[in-house]
Formats: sequence, C-alpha cells, structure tokens
Amino acid sequence: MDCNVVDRLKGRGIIPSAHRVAIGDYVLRTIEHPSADQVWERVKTSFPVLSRATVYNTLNLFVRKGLLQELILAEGKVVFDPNVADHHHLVEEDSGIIYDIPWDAVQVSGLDTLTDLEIDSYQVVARGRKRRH
Amino acid sequence: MDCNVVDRLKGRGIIPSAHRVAIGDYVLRTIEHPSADQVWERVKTSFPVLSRATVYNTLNLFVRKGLLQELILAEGKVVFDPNVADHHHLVEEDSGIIYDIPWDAVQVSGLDTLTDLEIDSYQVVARGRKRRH
DNA sequence: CCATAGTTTTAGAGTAAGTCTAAAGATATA
DNA sequence: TATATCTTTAGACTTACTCTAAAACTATGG
Repeated sequence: MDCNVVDRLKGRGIIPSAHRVAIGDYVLRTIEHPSADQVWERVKTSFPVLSRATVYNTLNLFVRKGLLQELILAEGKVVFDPNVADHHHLVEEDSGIIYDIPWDAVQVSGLDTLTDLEIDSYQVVARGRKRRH
Repeated sequence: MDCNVVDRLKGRGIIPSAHRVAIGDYVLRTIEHPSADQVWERVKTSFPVLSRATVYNTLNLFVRKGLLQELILAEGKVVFDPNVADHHHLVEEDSGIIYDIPWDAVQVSGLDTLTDLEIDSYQVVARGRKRRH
C-alpha cells in the first residue's frame, strides 16, 4: 500500500505527470490534514512552477479516484486526509489541528434502528484537545 | 423553552432590537439548517431594511450566547441549528439537506478509553438520505 | 522524426461567503 | 436635553475556490 506515488497514481488510472507526483508526494503521505492552499504553499517550495488551479484540480482528482478523503470538519474550510479507511476525528478548536481516531477505538450503535434513514457512512466528530502527556 | 423570542434574547443578555427579533423569529424556530445568506434572503422578505453585516453579526452573537449552534458539516459552508441540545446529524449529499438525529437514538462508546484526548463534545455525522416513506 | 490528437498546466479573472470599517442612527439614563 | 453606549448600515475588502482560454506537454501512428 505504501509503494511509490507513481504506481499508486497509475493504479487508479491517473497519468503520473511530474506535477501530480510532486503534489502526491506530499499530500498522500502527510498526517497534517492540510487545506488546498496549504498544499499549494508547501509543494511550491520544492516545485516552484505550480499554479493554484493545478493543485485544486489535482486534489479533486485524487478525491474522485479514492486516493484522498475530503473533510469538512472545522473552521469552514475543506481539508484532505490521505487515510481513506473509515476513521473518526478529533478537532482541536484552538489550533485547528485535526487528529485521526482509529475506527476500532470507538463503537457506535443504534444507527440501524433508524429505519427511515439510509446511511452510507458515518463518523464520530469530537471536539477537544490532545493531552500534552 | 419555546416562549417568545424577545424573552429568550433578554434571558441571554441580548438587547432585543427589532432587527434581532426579526432574525430570531426565523432562525430560532426553523428546522431548515439555513446558511447565513439564506437567513438574510429569508428575513429580508418580511423586514426589508436589513444589511448582510447585521445578519452575520446577529447570528454570531446568537452562537456566542448559546442560542444557536454552528455546524460545519457539508459542502464547505456553515449552517445554523437552533437545536442546541446535543444531537447527531444526517447529511443528505444530493440535496444538501441536514436532518437532526436525536441524541438517544445512537450510543457511542469507547471515547473514554482514549486517555490522550480531552473531549469536550462529540457527535455522529452520518451521510446518506432520508427514505421517502 | 513529424504530425496530430488528446491531456495537462498556466495566469489571471471571476465568484461567493464572510469580515471589517467608519459613519449614521437608536436608545437609555441622568 | 446632553451624552454615552449600542446597533445598523453600505460597501470595500479578504479569502477560498472555480473557471477560462491559451500554451505546453505526451503518446501514438505513419
């Protein structure tokens, strides 16, 4: 699963252009939940000729192809998570940092009794903060 | 709890100006989860002299005072929910409609075992659709 | 190696949600 | 009535994001 980015793009039918690989090299490995503009700022440092539109196009492409998950959890802006397996989230209000919570750490029951709802997916969104050990 | 809007504002230390009451008359009773601009459009029909800034100021004031809950669940936009009691949400992707799910309908366990997290609040966010009976 | 058709990238304009500002208008109290 | 405080306003500004049309790539067949 953690093979190189070129192969992961090809595996989803995405032509691995230099720009896309540069973006993927960052966004498919990070645990930072960056926004699109944060991805742009970051990737530009190592790959200077890069327009904003390309970053947005590429991120949206990755989402469509299942390489990224789009999250709308906090501060009115969309962030991206390369962890596309089901999992829950903790939003740290002060810092805006978002942490992943493993799926198995939390159990949710009762959704199946809501017979008037057809549920495709769900997650727990928690607000709070990470303890400074 | 469902007493008139003027008293509810006063109860939170908010001066019940005509504008605020007009906005509250709609937003504190609706189950529609409107965005700020939707509130503006709607309230303007019955209260024409109303600027966008006033609507945003008032909604933010209501949130600070605990009369409204701000939700960031779908489509990158903030919506408001006068149901400030804890509850869960279902986001209908196609329509953008958000439905409340009663707190007691769902049980979540395991969050307390995450000892490195200090959790203030949480909710289940489900994606799917309401069955057309 | 060239032609060409398709794909990708670009700069910059456009859009929409939301915030800020400074002035004007209300309101309350003494 | 005077004055201090609070509220509202129009419109400019900001930020996140999308669109557009042209330019630059890339792949393939001949």
